[in-house]
Amino acid sequence: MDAAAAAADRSLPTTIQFPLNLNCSGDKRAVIDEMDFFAEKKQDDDPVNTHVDDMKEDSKNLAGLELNVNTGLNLLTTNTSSDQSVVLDDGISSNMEDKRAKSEMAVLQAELQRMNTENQRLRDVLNQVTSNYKTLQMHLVTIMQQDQKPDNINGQLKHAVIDGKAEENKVPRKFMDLGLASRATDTEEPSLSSSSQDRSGSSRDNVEVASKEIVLGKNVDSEERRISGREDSPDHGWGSNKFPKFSSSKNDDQTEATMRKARVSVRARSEAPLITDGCHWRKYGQKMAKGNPCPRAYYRCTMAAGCPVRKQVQRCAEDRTILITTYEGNHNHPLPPAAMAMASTTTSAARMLLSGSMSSADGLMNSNFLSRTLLPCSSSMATISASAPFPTVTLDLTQPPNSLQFQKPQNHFHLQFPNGSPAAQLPQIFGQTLYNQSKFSGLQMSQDTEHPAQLQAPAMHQTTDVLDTVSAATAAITADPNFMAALASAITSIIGGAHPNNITNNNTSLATTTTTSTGNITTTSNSNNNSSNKVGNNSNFPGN
DNA sequence: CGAATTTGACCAGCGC
DNA sequence: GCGCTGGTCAAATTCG
Ligand SMILES: [Zn+2]
Repeated sequence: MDAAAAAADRSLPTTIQFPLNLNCSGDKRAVIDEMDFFAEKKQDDDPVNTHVDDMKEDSKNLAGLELNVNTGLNLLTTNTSSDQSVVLDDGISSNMEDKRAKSEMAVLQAELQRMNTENQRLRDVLNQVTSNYKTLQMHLVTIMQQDQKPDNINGQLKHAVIDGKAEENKVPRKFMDLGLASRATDTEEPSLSSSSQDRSGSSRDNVEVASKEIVLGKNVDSEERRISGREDSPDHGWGSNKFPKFSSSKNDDQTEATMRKARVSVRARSEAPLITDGCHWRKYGQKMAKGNPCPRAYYRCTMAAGCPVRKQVQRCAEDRTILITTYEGNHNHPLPPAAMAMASTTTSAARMLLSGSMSSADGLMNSNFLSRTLLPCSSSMATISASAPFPTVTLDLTQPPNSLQFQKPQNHFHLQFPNGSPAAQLPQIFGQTLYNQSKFSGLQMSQDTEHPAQLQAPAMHQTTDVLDTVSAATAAITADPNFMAALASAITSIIGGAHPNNITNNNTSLATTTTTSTGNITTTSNSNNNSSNKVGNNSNFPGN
């Protein structure tokens, strides 16, 4: 299966699969299978332009939609009238009927024209709004650049891509923070890592694959080790970003608490028991979860001494090929590029949750905003649930085997990512589609776990961060077969980006991310609270 | 021998 | 208050 899957991945854009080895035989527990999301990455083209185009296209689509609606009404009217006329036809002069029909026709036509005019007008308005938005966005970017990192802001770092290696060396790891300012950085990360990864290790990926690992970040291991060595000394630069909470009081605490509850789960189809996301994890527990035959494993980040980040790994009860990884918290230490994608994803998701789960009106606004924003797309890849215990964002990277095509329908959008390395094919597709919402098919927000409302969120209307994120995601996806992590991050970033205000730089926020290999993003409430105190399985891996 | 994993015990939150 | 469940701790065990 592995070989076949891998082959399929490379050649067919339809399905995304991770190169995995199903054979775990002979391995002792020491060997952990991992999924590599970022084995290889490439850079893509200018996200800005793409974005603009998308926006335009979007507006067009919207206009078209409205037009269609109106047309439908007209037609309906017409049909009705015609039917009547037909009925009346019997025994009455045809002339009168003709006249009447003509008059009706004229009326209808006039109506239609009026509708068209209206549509045109609406379109214009939309265009105007769009342009305004763009302007504001640019403005924001400019401001951000000035304020913080003059070097690279838009998240469209072509240069960075070009000399990804050098960049990496210069800025090997960045500190994760939720702040707006950092967002640009976050976005960049994926692309950087991807680029660097390309050069250093396509071949290596294969090796890893052979070794049954799925890795989110390619050179993760080596880098991690290096980093961990350094990180042990907390005195690094990240101190400044760190723990803003100390300075303040209630608000921060609340935020922190909220963030802690927030989880980001990533569902990925994978035989591998683990997803390598660039971080070092130590297993500290395993339990049987109620309602799921597969044990749940608990890991904590060991890249830095006091890193609060935890993750749970569990296989889906229904489909054991789906690996659900749930992340909580933010890293309080610098991360290697390889780890940035996932980290940013979870962080963004946490942010999103935070903003969305706010009990206040703010939360509602956010929800509405998101729903409105995401409108164009309708599928349910991203689900947000702010339900009670833990607001959770689920990124469902699992996709139904069939539906891996891009459907651009206005109402439904299923986005599937080619799993292989069809980077060549992707550029165009993603370049445009991505921005068009097609990428982030749907965002579901709900306060109820069971009945999540479905919202669609177009990435475009958010803010700069969104754009950056999207561009980064585009780049990563376009370039890489392992774009999932990037995708997830992008999505979450977008979602989370909606309400930067709520986000603090606290490291403490928790995000749960589940990644599936397929490519859908789903946010679900934490409904799976099943567990038994005793570990039921002998198996080392939580899903087996 | 150090590090990582295993796994039973322990604790906290929640519903009844 | 009690039991259930999720989550964490930490001693024991295993691995390299
Ligand atoms: Zn960490």
